[in-house]
Amino acid sequence: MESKIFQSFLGEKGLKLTKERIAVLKEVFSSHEHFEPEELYLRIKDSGSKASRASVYRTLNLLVESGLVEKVTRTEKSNVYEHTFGHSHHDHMICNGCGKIIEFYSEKLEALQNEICRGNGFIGKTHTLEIRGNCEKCIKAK
Amino acid sequence: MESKIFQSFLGEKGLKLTKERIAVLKEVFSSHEHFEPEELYLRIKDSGSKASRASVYRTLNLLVESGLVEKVTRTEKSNVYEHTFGHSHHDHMICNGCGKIIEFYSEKLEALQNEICRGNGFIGKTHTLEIRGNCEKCIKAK
DNA sequence: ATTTAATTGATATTAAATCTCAATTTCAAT
DNA sequence: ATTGAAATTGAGATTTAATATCAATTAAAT
Ligand SMILES: [Zn+2]
Ligand SMILES: [Zn+2]
Ligand SMILES: [Zn+2]
Ligand SMILES: [Zn+2]
Repeated sequence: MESKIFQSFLGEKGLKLTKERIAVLKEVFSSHEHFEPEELYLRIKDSGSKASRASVYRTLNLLVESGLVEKVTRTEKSNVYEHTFGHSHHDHMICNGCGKIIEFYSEKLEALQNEICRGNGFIGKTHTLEIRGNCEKCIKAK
Repeated sequence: MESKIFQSFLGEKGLKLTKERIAVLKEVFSSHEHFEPEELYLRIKDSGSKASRASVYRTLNLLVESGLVEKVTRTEKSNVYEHTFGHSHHDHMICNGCGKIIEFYSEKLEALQNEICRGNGFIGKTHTLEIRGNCEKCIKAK
């Protein structure tokens, strides 16, 4: 099923479904755990298939683009910091169009998160919530 | 004020308040924007103070440890992925003690996030919520 | 002032991710 | 089945963020 979706995603972009891409896709869907690229590369090797590191990285990017896979950690090129002393806790909305960052805070949201943590026997100390989408200006521009 | 806090944080750990650390702290609190380490290093140089890249990185780690600064992006050594096709959207709690990952989903939480987005004229497409803290097992172990 | 331990910075190192490019493979058209 | 254009591959080079090394320097307590 996921291979059909990947195939049509590739087709629409004029890209080809190769052995290597199939090997990566298979391995990605062979487990439901989180994984890192290097680890995936080794698993593919172990499983008897073959795909170079370069192909693993390239295919992962395609899989994310296709929507079949997501990054659990959203990384920029480097770490981003902010001083927090003197600022109350807040979360972020980031516009995919213009990069605008909206900082927001919701008492209700924080309370609900705590409630959900309690329901899982978990004590939350910190959190990061990042919402990606489009800001007012970019929506109107379309 | 933040320098008093940093000073006592350093004191408790038997560390020293040096010119370089003061320069980094000053620059970090000279603006309320998000920043990257390299950028901060250049700003310090421009401002007439001096601190090597090494010291900037080292001091940033201390500032995070002290609670005065936070990472906006939580990075591991490498990117982490998961396949999402065949799985419904979920968010993550991660235990600081044992690394256990709890996946959870709350209709109510998702709805509230959407409501907050609307209130900001923002249309959210995707989001990541990561809650760090301690799981049941690790709480009991103490 | 002396002593001791921490700190600095230039440089080396590590490691993730991307780039390069000649050789290979795919696939649609003959 | 052959051909040819275009995409893909993989080994290795490159880039770049971040950390580690270590001799020289500095902080701060006595
Ligand atoms: Zn929050
Ligand atoms: Zn912020
Ligand atoms: Zn969610
Ligand atoms: Zn997950």
